[in-house]
Order: sequence, then C-alpha cells, then structure tokens
Amino acid sequence: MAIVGPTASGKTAVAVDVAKRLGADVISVDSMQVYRGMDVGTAKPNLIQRRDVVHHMIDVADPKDEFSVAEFRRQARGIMDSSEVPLVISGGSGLHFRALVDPMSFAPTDEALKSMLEGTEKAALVAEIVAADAAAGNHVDLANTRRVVRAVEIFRLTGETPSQRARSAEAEDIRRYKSEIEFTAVGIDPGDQLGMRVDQRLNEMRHGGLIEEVKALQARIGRTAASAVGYREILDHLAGMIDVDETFQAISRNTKRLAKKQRTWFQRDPRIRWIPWLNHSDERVKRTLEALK
RNA sequence: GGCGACGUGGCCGAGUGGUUAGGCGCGGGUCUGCAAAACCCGUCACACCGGUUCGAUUCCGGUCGUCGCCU
Repeated sequence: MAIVGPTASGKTAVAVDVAKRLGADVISVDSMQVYRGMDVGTAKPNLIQRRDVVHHMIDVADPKDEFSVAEFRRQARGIMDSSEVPLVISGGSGLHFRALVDPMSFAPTDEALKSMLEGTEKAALVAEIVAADAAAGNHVDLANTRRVVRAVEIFRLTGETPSQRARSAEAEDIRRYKSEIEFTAVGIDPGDQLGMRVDQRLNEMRHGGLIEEVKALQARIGRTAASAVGYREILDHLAGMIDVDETFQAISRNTKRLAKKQRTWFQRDPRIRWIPWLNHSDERVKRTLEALK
C-alpha cells in the first residue's frame, strides 16, 4: 500500500502509524531524503519514528553524488522483492513513486556522451532527433533542452527513436497507469491548510538547525542535492547573496510551489484515493486505513 | 510656500501618438536517468479630470500623490 501527498501534508507520521499497526516497514519515495545528512530540510522521519519502524530508501546516498531515478528504482525494487514484511510506500516524489510501482525500465546512459551533448547547441540536437524521427516532437518536448539531450542520448546509445519508444507495450502501460505491482494508494490533501502547515514546519526547521545543517554540507554537496528547496536558498545566503529573512521567505514560497507541483503530479493518477488532511492523528490513521482497504 | 522630477498591471521595470516589452510573483499544465529538476500555457497596465487629435498610456492644462532641492 502507498501513502502519497505533497510535502507538509503529514504523510510521514501517518505512514509510520500505519506501518506500526501492520507490522510493516516503510519504503520512502522521496528524491531528496535519499541523501545522508539532509535531515532537517527534507523533513525526514525523526529518530523515534525510525526506531519504531524500519525505513528504506532514506540515507542511501552521499549528497555529493547524483542519485538518479533509475538507481532509485533498482535499489527500491530490490528491497521490495526481497522483503519479508509488508511495505508501506510513502513519499512525495511522483516520478520516484511511478519508477517503483510502474514498468519503467530506464534506457541506458553514458556520462561522457551526456556531457558532450549538454555542451552541444540545442538546435543541432533537435535537428538530429527530428531527422531520425519526424514525429519526435509528439513525444519529446523539443523546447526542453534536458529532454532533447536525453532523447538524443538514448537514440545514439540504443538506436531507438522517441516514436519507437512510445509505441512499446511498456510505454502504453505507463500511460494507462497499469501497475507492475499490486497496491492500494491514498493521497493526503492538506487543502487550504497547506500554507499554514508549510510555514509552521519551516519555522520549526529554522529553529531546528537548518542553517547549521546546510553549513555542514556546504563543501560536499552535489548538483542535485544542492537544488533541494531549503538548501539552495540557504546556500545562496551563505554565499552572501541574500539576508536571512529573505532566505526564509524564499524557502516558504518555494516549498508551497513544490507542494503544488507534487499535487499536480499525483492528481491525475487514477489509482490514488484522496482523503483530506485531518487534525487528529488517530482519525487520520483510521481514515487512511479505511481508504487503503 | 517656491522650484524640479516622477506617478505604468500584486511587485520590479522598459517604452511608444494608432499591431498588448520583459522579469518576478500568481494560476494552470507536461513528465521514462540532474525530477524539490527542466519545460510549456495563462495573467493585457498605464494616478485622476479636462483639452488637442481621426486616434492618447504617450502631447497640453489642471487636480491629487510621492520624492528631492530651496525658503
């Protein structure tokens, strides 16, 4: 079963309670909680929660490394396939969630090729992919450099064009949200409580050592980890670019925006049953369990 | 009180006598290896009142307001 939802929706606490009642472990689907040392800012489950319930896919990578979705899928599926106990999937990263439950087999990658392509003019890349596949634009956002780079990378590595890939049975299953594994899922929707909860939690983070945490990470934080909300703003602050108040205003704004994007991602997934955010944790857990049946 | 400058959409900020700068924010969306990323779409303003003009956000006069200098 799975519990998803935007950041600050309270899903972490619910997942822990649900897992406890079920004798399950939690497997996190969160793109940033995988990094060690990023605790306060990513709102990881606390020590008590992690003592009570085993959490997987948290603290599995060093912040200076790039932990890709493909790697995430490999590891998470490995855990899922070998687990002796039931697992509660919990998190807010839409792509990571789908990478775990859906038939997403990622095409290969090549660091050298990729960085070479990143240094190539976009127009040339677009020309290359369109020459190989006139309908490429139907499947790849030609305005999005990253997507174009990736499409060309896959094409050079495998010879497969975007159209060919889109025609695969697997791609069709993904479009239809046909899961690879069985599960029920609930989404927790904080509704108009979101802004308030974000600011409340951010205030706790601020007094809980967020700045110190980023400071400690500063020298050994990689590209992906450094782009996490809360971290990038404080890194700017530490670089002397903005003052503290502006920093936290920016974090508040960006967190709310992140929550909205997360909601957009999960919203169209027909497998998710939404329940409203509830004030009382007991009630929340009860409702969640009911919805998961 | 006098002189001068200015008054543009939630904010910042260009500009023009007649085809709606742009950025931020905000709203919506896309999503198969950086995904808390990247990208796409939307958001049509010119302080107020008169005047000139075929036509004024743009020119003229006045009103109000802001800022600066002077007294």
